[in-house]
Amino acid sequence: MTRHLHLVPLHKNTRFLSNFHTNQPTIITKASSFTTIPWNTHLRNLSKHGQYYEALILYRQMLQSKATPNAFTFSFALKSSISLSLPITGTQLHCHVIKLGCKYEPSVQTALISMYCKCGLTELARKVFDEMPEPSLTVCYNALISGYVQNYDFLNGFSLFCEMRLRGVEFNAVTILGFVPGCTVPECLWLGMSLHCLNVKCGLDNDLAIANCLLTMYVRCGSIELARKLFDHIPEKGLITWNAMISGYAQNGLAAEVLELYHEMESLQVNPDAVTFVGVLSACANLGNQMIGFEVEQKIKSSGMRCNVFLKNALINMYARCGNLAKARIIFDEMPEKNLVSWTAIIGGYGIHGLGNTAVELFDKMIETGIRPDGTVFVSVLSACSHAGLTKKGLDYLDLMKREFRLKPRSEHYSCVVDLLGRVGRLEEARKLIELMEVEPDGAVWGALLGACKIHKNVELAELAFNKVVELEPTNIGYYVLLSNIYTEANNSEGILRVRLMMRERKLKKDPGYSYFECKGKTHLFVAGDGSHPQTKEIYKMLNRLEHGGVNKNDQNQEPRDVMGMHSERLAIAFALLNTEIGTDIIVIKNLRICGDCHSFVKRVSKIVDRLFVVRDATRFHHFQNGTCSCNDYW
DNA sequence: GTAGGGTTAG
Repeated sequence: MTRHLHLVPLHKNTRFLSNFHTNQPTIITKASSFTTIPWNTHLRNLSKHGQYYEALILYRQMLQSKATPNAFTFSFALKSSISLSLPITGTQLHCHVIKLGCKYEPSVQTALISMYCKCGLTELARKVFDEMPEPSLTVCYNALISGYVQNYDFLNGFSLFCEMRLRGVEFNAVTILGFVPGCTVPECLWLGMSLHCLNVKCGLDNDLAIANCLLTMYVRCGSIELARKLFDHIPEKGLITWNAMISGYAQNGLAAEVLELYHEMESLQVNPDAVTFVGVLSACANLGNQMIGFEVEQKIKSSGMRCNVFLKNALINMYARCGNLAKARIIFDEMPEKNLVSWTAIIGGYGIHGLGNTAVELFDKMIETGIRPDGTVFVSVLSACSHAGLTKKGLDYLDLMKREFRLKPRSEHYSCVVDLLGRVGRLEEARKLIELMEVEPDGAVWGALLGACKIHKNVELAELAFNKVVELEPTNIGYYVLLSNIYTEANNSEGILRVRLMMRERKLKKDPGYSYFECKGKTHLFVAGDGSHPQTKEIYKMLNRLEHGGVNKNDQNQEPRDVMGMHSERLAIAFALLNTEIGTDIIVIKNLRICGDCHSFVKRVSKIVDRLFVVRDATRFHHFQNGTCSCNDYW
């Protein structure tokens, strides 16, 4: 793309003509070419209709004629250079402004401030602002405040806002809109909340744009309840309001809430757009709800909506996470233009299914295609390596990431590598790697080491990892359970007691592990020992039959046993067997890690009934078929 | 006939 457009310098009108080649729109008649107004009118029309490039060409033509640009001309021309992000053109325009004596025109100054801010040159913007004889106009403050905020200079934005208030300059809705997006880190939320109050006090709370903006602020700060409270108080919600809330829920992992809101939106006949669907698909991916995901895909197709790259990526992610890798791959292959996110989604998809080799191949292909990887795609490929046991490859990638792409590995990358080393028993190396990390290890890093200690039964190192991990994540029950299981295997009853005591002291209760299975568009949820499902009796009978060796064994009348202690994944599996046709795959989702006992159980069942079972747990997919599991290095 | 603003993917 052209980064700038040479404008004709005022002193030498012909110099740049030769190196500029575009079809020039010539609508200007000779009679009008000497006066400014017709040029300005045309310029305004072009700029209004988004024909920015054409507007700048027209401006250049204007300079070649004898018409003199004025403040209006510059306002339009600057707007075009802002929209096209052409800093050099903007700077040239600034020179023209000075030469033609328009530099004290407020509209021109405001446009200049905005232009410099859009190009990331806030210091130059500030200079224009300071040169103003009396910078008391609200619009100028607005332009510079939003400019600072957009350039992540929150402090200067804040102090300018204070200055504005101190000087008694009136602020308006646009001021708030420009400033609020700066309050998107939890530390600044208090300021955002006071803006919210100020907003209400000044009667600006009917402005939907501000409400949307505040809503996004709460979402980004992780205050999802406050966001919802605000959402419920907005009397006339716009599509953007719905989208902001839906993607807010999606980003915070609240998938059930996303679907609920989406259905509410449908019932109110609010027409969703691509942004809505991206949020909904992300929720389907999190829930493993392929049915709704498929419905959304059909809806997109039937609505004639242009399926943009964001939507395609969301579809790939949804199908991959729901276990339908073939469908995800078809969408990926059919995409004419794949971006980094598309590659990340498909690589991650293969990774979580244990197909590390394919993931690695795709990653290499991506690099060949010339797409520069970022930290996130490295997380996908490193985790694929660890799930597939590609230890050397994974270590090579960590190196590649640092040396070739100059990317600083984050804690997430190290947790993959610790997992990678830990799984193959290189525990000592994993521990040393943690010590040498350039960033502070987080809970996931120590957690990965703890998990590896479980596989390789290293109690001593497990205790070290556990002490670190509970310091960082004292309420994550999973780690207590993991250590307790390690002690169980080591017959260390004293250790088990210690863990239990610790949990009691900290008032931690074991999170009920639940599993669910999607059947005929309905999701059936099971909690361990749950007896509330309408088919409970049949489920337990089925489990009894499976436990006793054969699905064909005719022991229908036997009463269910051990009802209370039944694991949720077993209940879901039995339910699935009762309610699906022979030959279909069974995909069950478990919120925590599948337990070792159930792992062996599903293996056995897969042999008995000759079906493919896919159990997705918190960390990976486990494919069970004919008595074996393709992710069986855990147990 | 002028200037300033908000929502989307892993």
